[in-house]
Amino acid sequence: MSGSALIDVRLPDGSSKQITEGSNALDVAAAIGSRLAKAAVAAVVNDHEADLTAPLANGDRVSIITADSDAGRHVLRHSTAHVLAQAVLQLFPGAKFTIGPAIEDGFYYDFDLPGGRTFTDEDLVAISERMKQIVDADQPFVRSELSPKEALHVFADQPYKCEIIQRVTAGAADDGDAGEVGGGDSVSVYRNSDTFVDLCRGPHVPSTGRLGHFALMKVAGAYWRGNEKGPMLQRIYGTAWESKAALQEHLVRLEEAEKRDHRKLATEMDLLSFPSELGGGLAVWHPKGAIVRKLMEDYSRERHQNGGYQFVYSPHLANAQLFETSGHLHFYKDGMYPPMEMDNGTYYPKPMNCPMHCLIYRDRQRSYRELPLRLFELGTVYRYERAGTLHGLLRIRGFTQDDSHIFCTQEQLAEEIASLLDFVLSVLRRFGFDDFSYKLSTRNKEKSVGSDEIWEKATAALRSALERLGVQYTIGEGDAAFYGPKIDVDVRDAIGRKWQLSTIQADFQLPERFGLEYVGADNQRHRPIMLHRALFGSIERFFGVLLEHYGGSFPTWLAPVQVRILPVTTAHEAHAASLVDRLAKDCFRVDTIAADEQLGKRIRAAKLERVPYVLVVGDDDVKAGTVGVNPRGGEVQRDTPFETFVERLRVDVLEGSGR
RNA sequence: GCCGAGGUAGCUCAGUGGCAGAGCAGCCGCCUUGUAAGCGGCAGGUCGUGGGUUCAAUCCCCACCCUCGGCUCCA
Repeated sequence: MSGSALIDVRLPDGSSKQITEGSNALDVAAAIGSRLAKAAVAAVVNDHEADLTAPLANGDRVSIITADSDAGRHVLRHSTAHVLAQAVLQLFPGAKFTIGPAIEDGFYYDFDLPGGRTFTDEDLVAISERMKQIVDADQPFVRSELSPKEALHVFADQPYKCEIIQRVTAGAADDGDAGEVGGGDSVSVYRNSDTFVDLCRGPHVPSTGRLGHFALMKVAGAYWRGNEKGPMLQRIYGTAWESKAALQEHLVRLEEAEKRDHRKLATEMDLLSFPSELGGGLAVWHPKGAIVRKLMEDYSRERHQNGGYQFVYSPHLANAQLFETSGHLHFYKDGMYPPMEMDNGTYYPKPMNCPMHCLIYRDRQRSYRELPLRLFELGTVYRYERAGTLHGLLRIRGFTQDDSHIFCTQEQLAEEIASLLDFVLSVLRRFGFDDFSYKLSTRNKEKSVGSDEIWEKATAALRSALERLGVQYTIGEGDAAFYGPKIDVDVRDAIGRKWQLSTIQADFQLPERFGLEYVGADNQRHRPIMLHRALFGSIERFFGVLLEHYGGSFPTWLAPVQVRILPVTTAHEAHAASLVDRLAKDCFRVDTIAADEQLGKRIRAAKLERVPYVLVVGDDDVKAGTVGVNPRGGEVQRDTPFETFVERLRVDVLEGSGR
């Protein structure tokens, strides 16, 4: 019998394992250990992910994917998405299902419900219950390969599935489709009961009993194939984990993130607001928010001054002609505020500062000796973001860019980009970010202008700057702006979330459009290259990111109130006031609260406001010239000499701001 | 812009086709306080805006504005 023949498979540690022919990866896992078999969700066979139940061949290289790895969770989530679809199809007769991939931290599945019905929160509860039943039934996931014809028959009443099958077999599949079915001449499907079958490339867990630590999170609309002219589907988002504890931790992380929500903190801390009378996406800054913003801006100005930038200002409005020249009206008219008709022409609020900076450059003849010429402006721009996209400070209609435009020669380009990157990272580090990632965005043929040669040159310059820095980067194929390629810098915040902040963009177009020139050493006229560079990006957005990063606890150099002095009783108020004066003279931000309430209550209020230092002064302190120091996140120290505290404060502020 | 959920006091949130509710914050007293909520009182609302249905609308219907979760978009 061939079944009793032995074959060898190779394991990741280089060793071999002898198994009987016809065995699968699950058997291998079991032979290694029962714990591994229990944690296994799929396998990698000869560098390809495969089901645990797929038979192995002699000489196969096998490694086991366990549920607690990224790849394993991906499988769990994808399998859970299938169970979600199964439950929905059972509970909503006539529902059409579309695609349901695993995503970061979870999965989703998109449905088209009969009669335009939508899911309610109660539906989610019922669906979740049904999913648990499917998990309890421990249904096996059984893979099979079908010919396109067979597949079309199986999914005859599922038009979206048929569309996917047809696209895949016509070779027109995009990545999403291939993820569903694999691709090639046959399509793969997984059946996990008599009544439920779905297109899928796999792999899947061996049976639904391996799932169960999931939660359905929310329901949302989503366009079929992401096309806003296509049908609007109903999407259910869920999350799934390898254990109850891991699921719980994830939910706690979400709560943590919610506590840090900048909109919530901005209200609680009285930093800024979005009065509805102002209109959507427009903010007003309250004193406590404004002081932090001012400190950020002051710091930015100081760094730019030292970094060889020249400061400029430009108006908020410009004649339409300017944006015709720059190309903004052609490429971004829909994203601009509507025009104002005035007696001598049409005016638009500016969506960017670069056209103005080009005018400054062009105002007189420039010499190569002036280059690189670095212009810098905190320039407020207005963009007509669509109503549904507004999001606190992170997506806003009026905002201020820390915008700089650098004009340089082609020879200077690579060097300038490299030093720009250094500059950007050095400033970001000062705000507590030290985990960066980089993306190089390349040309989108349909949405761009300029010759291939110029694009290639600019892209190469950006790439060489990244390589000089010696960092990893990803490529954003077709993500560039219309005028040139760019490098985006993402940061990871204190709780591991990624934010896109800085951008460096090469631009050969605007110099062309504005006819910018310089006179070279050869006494000939040449065209400069322009670099766009936003560091914070938008001050508003950066402020929002910082607020979430610090969870509202700004470092002392940025804190709206750095020191609060609390007299124990009314008898100590005058003393407290004298300490306030003393610190205010040294430009520290300090206040005091009279002893109308009990000390504990006033301390609590200061803590909720996240004041870095609370000083308590009572009889002992008045006599001895000391203070009780209650630092944010630290231990109380009674009887600290006041001057000792001042020195500590000074060091804290200076170190924070790097001055 | 599209799908869904919302908008009640400064904040967080109850509530009802028939005089609008709480806690915190605020103000006024009392307490004189040593490291995260002392006690009492007062005040505070065109129930997002505008229409409609009704004897009566904060509640039901319509439109608009704004917010939230997504989708799409993001120079």
